[in-house]
Amino acid sequence: MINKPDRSFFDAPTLQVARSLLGMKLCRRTSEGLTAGYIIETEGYLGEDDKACHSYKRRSPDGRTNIMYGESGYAYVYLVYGMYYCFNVVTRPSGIPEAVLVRALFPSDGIKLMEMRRNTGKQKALCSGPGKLCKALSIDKSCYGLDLLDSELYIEYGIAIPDIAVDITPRINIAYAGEDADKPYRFVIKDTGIFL
DNA sequence: CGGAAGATTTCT
DNA sequence: GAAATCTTCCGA
Repeated sequence: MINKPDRSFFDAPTLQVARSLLGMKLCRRTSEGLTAGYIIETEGYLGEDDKACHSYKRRSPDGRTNIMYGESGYAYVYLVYGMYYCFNVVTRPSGIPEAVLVRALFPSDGIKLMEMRRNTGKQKALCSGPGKLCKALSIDKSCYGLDLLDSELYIEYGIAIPDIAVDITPRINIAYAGEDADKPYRFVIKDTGIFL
């Protein structure tokens, strides 16, 4: 509890939150047990002016993006390509539809459970993608709108990541977004063996 | 109301 | 390199 960030942490500018999330722990508790991992890759999605963002130029805050228009610190989960879920953290105060996509984790807790859900024994492959980590942590549509400050899906402080260990690059698989596809909104921890 | 496209993964 | 697979969104 004490080691969880409060809502003001998520109210901050989206790219700042994306950077800060690196090294923090994403935790998921279910009847099967606890699964968690350190966040090693994130991407920022900057609302109505970002062509890659689901809330780009959307007039009415209806449908799946609804949660992004509300308070920060909530989970935005959606189905992509008809078969995989993606997990996002809503940022900024009410009225600003921005979010951070969590793209990869370094597994830390409940690894056995993750292996069963993912049907693989290779730790490196357990959470190395948006769809993979959702399956490993049992995140699906029922997690849409959960409060990350008060639910079975939450974020707590992990380890500090120095700037020298962070790479900033354009986002992945959003070529359709025109010039916004080149914006450096992706943050990833370099593979320096920091977790080994 | 129909069609198209998608913040991916996995296998060949 | 291509298929799998279905919700959401936009145009008509």
